[in-house]
Amino acid sequence: MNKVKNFLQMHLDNTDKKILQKLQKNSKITNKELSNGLSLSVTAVFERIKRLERNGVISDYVALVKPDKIEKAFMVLTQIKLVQHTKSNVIQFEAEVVKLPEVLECYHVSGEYDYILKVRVKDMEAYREFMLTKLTNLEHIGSTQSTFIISSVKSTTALPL
Amino acid sequence: MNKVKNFLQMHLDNTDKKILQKLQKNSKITNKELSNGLSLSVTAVFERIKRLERNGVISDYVALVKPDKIEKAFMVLTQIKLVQHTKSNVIQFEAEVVKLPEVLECYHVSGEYDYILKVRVKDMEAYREFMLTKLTNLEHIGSTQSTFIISSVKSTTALPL
DNA sequence: GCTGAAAAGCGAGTGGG
DNA sequence: CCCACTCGCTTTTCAGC
Repeated sequence: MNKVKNFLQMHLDNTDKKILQKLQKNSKITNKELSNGLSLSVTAVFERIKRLERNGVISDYVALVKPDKIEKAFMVLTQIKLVQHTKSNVIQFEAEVVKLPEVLECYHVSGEYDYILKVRVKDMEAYREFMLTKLTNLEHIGSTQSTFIISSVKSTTALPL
Repeated sequence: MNKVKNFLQMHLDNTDKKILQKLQKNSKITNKELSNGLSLSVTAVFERIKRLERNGVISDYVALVKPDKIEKAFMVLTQIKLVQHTKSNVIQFEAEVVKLPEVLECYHVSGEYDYILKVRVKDMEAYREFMLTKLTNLEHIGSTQSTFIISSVKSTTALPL
């Protein structure tokens, strides 16, 4: 699963792209089902998928969990400014934010703020708790600004091909 | 895969949570592997997973693709303001933005702007093209503001349990 | 890189404790 | 809730083109 080669790029033909499109939507599809509709043998599909895994194009197979079913319906985008942008500050901040399970994504960004975090918790009260006990306890944090998600219009893990 | 019941909530015990944690990281794990370390039988694990699927806790099984391997390394968060917030405008905008494959996520948010989009394309030139030919062609769009991702510090689909 | 067929492993159902 | 035993299908391997 984790044998990721770092070829900068591997060639993807149309068949590879079709396979990836399908697997990004449903990884439980069988090689047989894939082979139909591609007019290809099961073995050929199998070998292509293995090659995509070896080359790190496919990085993981995961189950997606519905946030509202496990009391993680409340989502916030939290923007963060560091007090100082020394290399050690940046490294330390990033190392600590990675450890927070409520933080699903963290990006170093352009613009007024330095980082944007995608945070998932149960509700506003839990977010308040997260802010007070975890986020603002991180070193080097200057100011923060929270943008609350009113509704999710679209959310997919499938990249366009 | 899509038989999603809408129980508002189902009870998850610690065993369910451990199963979900594992499956969120690696859905190719076998029921046997899961049963080890949980001191549970394969059948019990199997039945719990099926129940989680039936109740919509697990919504999908997908393959994750590395963006840089397929020339989608460039990521932008695009904030959008609508000119007018009538219901029909909102509905039309949302229906159209959902169709854009470059838009992986779209959220209706609090704050100065109305929407935040997570957009993935090849590079800055492709983003410019996306803006000019697709985004600004959408109806009812007022102003936009782009925040560019300098680096991804963390990115996971696994919700905390 | 593809095919078809054979082998190995897993999912899924059954009967029973 | 668990175990043991099936069957059928899928994955994986292999020889050959």
